[in-house]
Amino acid sequence: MSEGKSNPYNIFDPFNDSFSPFRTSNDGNYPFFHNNHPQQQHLLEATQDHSSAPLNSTFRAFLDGSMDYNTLSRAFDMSCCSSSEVISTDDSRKGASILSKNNNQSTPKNSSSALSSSSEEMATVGSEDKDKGKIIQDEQSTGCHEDQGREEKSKNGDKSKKKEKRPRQPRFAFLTKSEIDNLEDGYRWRKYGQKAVKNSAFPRSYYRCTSQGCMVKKRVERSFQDPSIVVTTYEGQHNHHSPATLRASNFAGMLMPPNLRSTCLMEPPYFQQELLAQLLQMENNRPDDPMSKLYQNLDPGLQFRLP
DNA sequence: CGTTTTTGACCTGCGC
DNA sequence: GCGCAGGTCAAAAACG
Repeated sequence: MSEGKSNPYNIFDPFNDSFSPFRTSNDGNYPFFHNNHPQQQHLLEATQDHSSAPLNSTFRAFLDGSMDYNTLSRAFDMSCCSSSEVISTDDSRKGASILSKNNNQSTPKNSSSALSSSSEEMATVGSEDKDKGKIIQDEQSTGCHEDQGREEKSKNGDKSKKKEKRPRQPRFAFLTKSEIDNLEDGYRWRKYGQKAVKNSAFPRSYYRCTSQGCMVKKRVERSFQDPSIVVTTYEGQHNHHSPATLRASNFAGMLMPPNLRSTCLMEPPYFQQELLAQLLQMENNRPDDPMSKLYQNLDPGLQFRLP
């Protein structure tokens, strides 16, 4: 997200039953928190030249198990164009929001993405208050190369060496209401950089997965507009299991409502499935009064309050 | 002592 | 071409 760059997403306004474009920027101005008014948290949906139907069917396939996680990722890339964004609330369990970026490109890719939000993260995030997390599948990823390594890079020498232009991996961003910046997601990360973000009082931190050969990166920043919101952007796909899967599952299992515990005992992607399932349910319920349904469905037991 | 974080410098892409 | 901003590197410091 570079400043001034237009990110012509479409968001669905349940009140007007229409889509409208909006922009996101690194100032943390995300539409769903627009004006900080719950009634103005727009329900985001797959839109534009792609109706929501194909995407939803993709979701369904994913949810009923006939499609695996990576396939889903690819499906997103292709069905939502090369620059798609999927946002779901962590209310996600309740409030569905999917949005896709307007983009003319529709280059098929073999890329996949990492939804590395674990149940542990969900639980941690909710430690303060009812958390609000969102997932954004991001980026104008035009392809996927495993060649993400920059080993060839040398600071001073080899400037003549022309570097292969590396297409960016698809990204997923989680927006989470938390006072903790670096949310536990079950994977181990090494911080490799921090930068001040223009128009934001909060720096952006860059992390890389410490697992050997795993090129997944994540960025963590705080929304300037709503400092209580942490934006965690994942890029790439883990080529290994979460080292903390068991720990995370156990932890989440203690906090999760019974109806979700079984889900939490699964690998994070499957937990994600459960979230998506509820997300999808919400989407199906939308017709009459989407927002009322959205909030009605907010089961207090799903808010991961800590004692 | 190995690992992680900090931080200034460097690289790269993009808009003007 | 220049300047700006995002992203990354890597040495030093901090940490466990």
